[in-house]
Amino acid sequence: MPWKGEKDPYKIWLSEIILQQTRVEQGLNYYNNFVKEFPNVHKLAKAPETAVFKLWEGLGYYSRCRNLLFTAGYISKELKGHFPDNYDEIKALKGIGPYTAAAISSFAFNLPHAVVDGNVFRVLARVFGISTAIDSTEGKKEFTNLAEELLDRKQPGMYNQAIMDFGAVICKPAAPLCDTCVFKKSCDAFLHNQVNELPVKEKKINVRKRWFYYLVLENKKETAIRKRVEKDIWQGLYEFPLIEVGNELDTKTIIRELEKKKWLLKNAYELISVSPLFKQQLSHQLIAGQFIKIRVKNKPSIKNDWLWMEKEEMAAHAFPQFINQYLREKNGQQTLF
DNA sequence: AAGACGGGGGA
DNA sequence: TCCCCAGTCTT
Repeated sequence: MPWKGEKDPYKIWLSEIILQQTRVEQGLNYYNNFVKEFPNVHKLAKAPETAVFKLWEGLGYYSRCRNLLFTAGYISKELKGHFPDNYDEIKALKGIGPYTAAAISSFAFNLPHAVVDGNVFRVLARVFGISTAIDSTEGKKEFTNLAEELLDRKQPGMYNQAIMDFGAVICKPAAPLCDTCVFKKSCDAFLHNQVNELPVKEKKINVRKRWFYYLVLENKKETAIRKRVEKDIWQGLYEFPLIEVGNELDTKTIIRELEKKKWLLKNAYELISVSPLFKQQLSHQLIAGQFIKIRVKNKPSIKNDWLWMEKEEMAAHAFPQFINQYLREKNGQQTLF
């Protein structure tokens, strides 16, 4: 991995933000693209927000991108490009919690702070046979204390790297390699046949179902899009004008709704196509919806937050994967891009 | 303390 | 489907 042995705190920071709740294989390309485009914090701080989001597009958890931009500006301007070199100041940066602060502290500055990520929770829970829930306040405290105790204070960076690699490669969530594991004779979970029961999590997520009906409105060569600014999924990304409802509706009903909102004027539009039903499963939401493509001779006069632009400009904006599915699908048939 | 926040991959 | 991933922020 390109960030192994890296000493530049900027690049370490970048890699750690990208890897939050993200597999190495998924984040690797994004990291390389970011380093190429923004080799230092000043370049990142100066970049237009739209361009940075476009580079982040598809990676998920877009608040990471927002915070990345904010912190880049802070370091570039307030700190004159000098990355903080102690745990407390690093942890105070937006987007950096206990894990990332420990990672940067130990990797970049060789400071003795133990990382506690998903790998560490799993390794410690199994090796020490700890059944305290890892998503409880008590569990976080217990595992963090143990991790700090175990830390090799002479080479904290090496130690942190090692335990995370061990968790990712050997002590995997499913089908761990216990047969060849060096802890085979001492691992509490292995000795008590508890490997598949640990670690313990107590909270379960319930999935919300949402229906998104998108209006793909075309006027001459332009299409209307808007920025999602609401405190909701995909904040900061772009989308088509949206009607969200709590259950599945037919196209007629949706179009009636569009007319009621004055987004369409009766008898002054042409229905081009209705997409098949698209679905996207997120961790905590199931999004289903359709794209209704309509052409108008005149843009609606009703006041709204729409931006009209041609395909080329649209392509420079970041969209949710739910919408990209549709855009890509169209590519084969009607070439939207 | 509990929820919210993406998307992809593996079982 | 469900679970997990080099977690953090908000309520």
